Amino acid sequence: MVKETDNLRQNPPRERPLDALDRKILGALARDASVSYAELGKDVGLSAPAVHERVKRLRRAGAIEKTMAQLNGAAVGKHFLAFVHVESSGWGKTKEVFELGELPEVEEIHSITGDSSLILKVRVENAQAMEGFLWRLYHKTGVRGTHTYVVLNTHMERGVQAEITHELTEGEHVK
Amino acid sequence: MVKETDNLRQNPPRERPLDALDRKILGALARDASVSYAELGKDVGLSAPAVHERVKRLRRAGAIEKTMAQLNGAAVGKHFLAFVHVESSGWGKTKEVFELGELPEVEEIHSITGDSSLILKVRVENAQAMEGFLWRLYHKTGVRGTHTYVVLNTHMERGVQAEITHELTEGEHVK
DNA sequence: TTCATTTGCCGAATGTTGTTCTGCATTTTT
DNA sequence: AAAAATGCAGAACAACATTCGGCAAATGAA
Repeated sequence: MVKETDNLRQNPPRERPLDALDRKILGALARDASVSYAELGKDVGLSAPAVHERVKRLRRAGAIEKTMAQLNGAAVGKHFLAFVHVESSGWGKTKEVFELGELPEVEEIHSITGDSSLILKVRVENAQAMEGFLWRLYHKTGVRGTHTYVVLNTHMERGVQAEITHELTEGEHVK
Repeated sequence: MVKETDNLRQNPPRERPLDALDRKILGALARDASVSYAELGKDVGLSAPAVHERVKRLRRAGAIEKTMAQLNGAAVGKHFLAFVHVESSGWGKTKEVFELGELPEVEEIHSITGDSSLILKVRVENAQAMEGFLWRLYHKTGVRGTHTYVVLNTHMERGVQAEITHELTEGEHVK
């Protein structure tokens, strides 16, 4: 008789450390996720189903978070980009600032040097909208001060790349 | 007889200012580009071919730059994120810094407040790799100084959103 | 070592989806 | 008012994703 557990794994699948093929696939998909599995397979030297299975695994493992359309800020009417450094007082007070993350204008929120300092990436229509945003920001409790760096020109903007420059960790620069 | 110009437009297609349906489509694709045109059509109230045509137009217009896979930094071995402010001297000297954009660790390069100050978004394996990167950066001519903000925790990170908060420009905060 | 299990892959078959085409109604232009 | 262009829906087609079965290599246990 067939036991109910026959189809279950004894051990959870151990995470594999991303071989060269995985990285090639990730790199290609990070550049353009609209390629077919057949084309992708020819690039890395695999069949379409094989690539498909690897992509599914990379998805499950979280290496691929999602596939999204990259929009042009100006084309959607957002001509004003800035990085806002926020200096907040006390712990746990930054939670209020996080509420601003509900605004579609806020694209990134990072904690830096402790829990009381933040970097925000904000893209708005124009300078007036930026002022409106900063007004909202100032009125959050715990915000002691901000510093806004207005972007005049974006020379490059892309997502996480799969490739790694190993020379950076080789430390050949140490005398 | 059919003239050769019969299939050519007299006037180039005038750019349309993104109606509500376009913005809905862009918003959906920015969140998840793997939806089918049929589903997308049900959301916005159009047929699949109609949505397809709009997406093609949005692509041609540049509103959709590309569709890409969003990778997880830690999953690809990059556990260290930082924003590097670069103070460079003179004009045109920043061109050397742009060469660092060839490194897959550099994700963004923005000019701020003039041509002599930059913000870099850099994601590397670890602190040692960060040191290696900064070493390279320092040896570019024109780099007078840098300030690195190490990210301890990323609370949000997403691409350009299609939605716009019109309250920000209404100026109701002006007394 | 030897056997059993798992893993990763391929080729073929299937189903879903993207894409094109035709026609129609509406809008815009001349 | 006539003519051209636009945007959309339904149907037909082509391409692709996805599943399946089988095989060989790698892995783990005895």
